Amino acid sequence: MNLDTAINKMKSKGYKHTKQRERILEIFSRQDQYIAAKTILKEIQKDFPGVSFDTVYRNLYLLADEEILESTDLDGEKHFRFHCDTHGHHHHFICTDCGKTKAVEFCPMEKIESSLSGYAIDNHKFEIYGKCPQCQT
Amino acid sequence: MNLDTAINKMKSKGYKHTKQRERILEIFSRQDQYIAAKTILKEIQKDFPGVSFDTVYRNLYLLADEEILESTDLDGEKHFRFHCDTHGHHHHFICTDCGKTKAVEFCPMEKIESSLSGYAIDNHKFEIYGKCPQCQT
DNA sequence: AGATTAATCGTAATCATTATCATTTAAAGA
DNA sequence: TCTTTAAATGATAATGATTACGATTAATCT
Repeated sequence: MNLDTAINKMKSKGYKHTKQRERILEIFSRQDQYIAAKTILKEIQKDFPGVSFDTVYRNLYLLADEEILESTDLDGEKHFRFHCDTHGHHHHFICTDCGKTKAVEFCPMEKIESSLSGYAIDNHKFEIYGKCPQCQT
Repeated sequence: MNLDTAINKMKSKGYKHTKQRERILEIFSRQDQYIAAKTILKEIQKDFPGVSFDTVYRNLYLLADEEILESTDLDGEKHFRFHCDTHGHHHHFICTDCGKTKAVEFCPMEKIESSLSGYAIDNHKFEIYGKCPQCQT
């Protein structure tokens, strides 16, 4: 997923193209990491001083619904990142210092499904936390 | 882990035995599920109408630090459950209807460590969400 | 350009959580 | 048992993230 793809996807879905929304997407397109909603808000405010909380949060959730972003809870705050669809289903290592992520291709679900017969599995979360090579002392 | 074990552990650590703290532990000892902090607060208030938020939250975090409870973020809220130490390291299926959990013995970490050489892994989260047999229509 | 409708703004409200500090109480020793 | 003392609690306020909403603006269509 890149910026143009994301913009086109929104357009094809009938959403309007706004400066604020483009700026949000632009921020994510430059970063391979999860970013807190409030961080995005602060960033957008540099370009659009009067931007509303509502605009930012509404867009983040909309973009996540449209699978342009993906989200996770970190430290009780919603974080978002560009959806990576270049490879298949995967998980992430997340650096607790800089926030950068590394894709982990292995998914444990197939290993455990047999132990959950009778349970209806809707989704799952597998994340690894630590320090990336650059953030180790 | 059971109620008496938990109480003794707190005592041996030098913490005082209070009615409020015992009540918190008692609630958890009856439930094999994650419970939201605010749910605990409401429950405690039935017995101790004037109980402070602080008391509840402080105790939950203290008990989690002492590994008497374990915690996770669900829907942006902290949830806690009795720490299960009858078996080794494991993960949980969590029913999104009733909140009950089922232990999943498989841990994916050993499968992926080789793909994260150079990364310092601190911890990880693996949770499966869905409906338990009792909560399916 | 005008109409339509989504999107935004401005602001307030909500909700969970954290902080502060005076007071109370449990537990250890005299 | 009485005293001490440090931990724990209560009452309340503050914070921080998120959500809500009516009025206004702006993007797209004809």
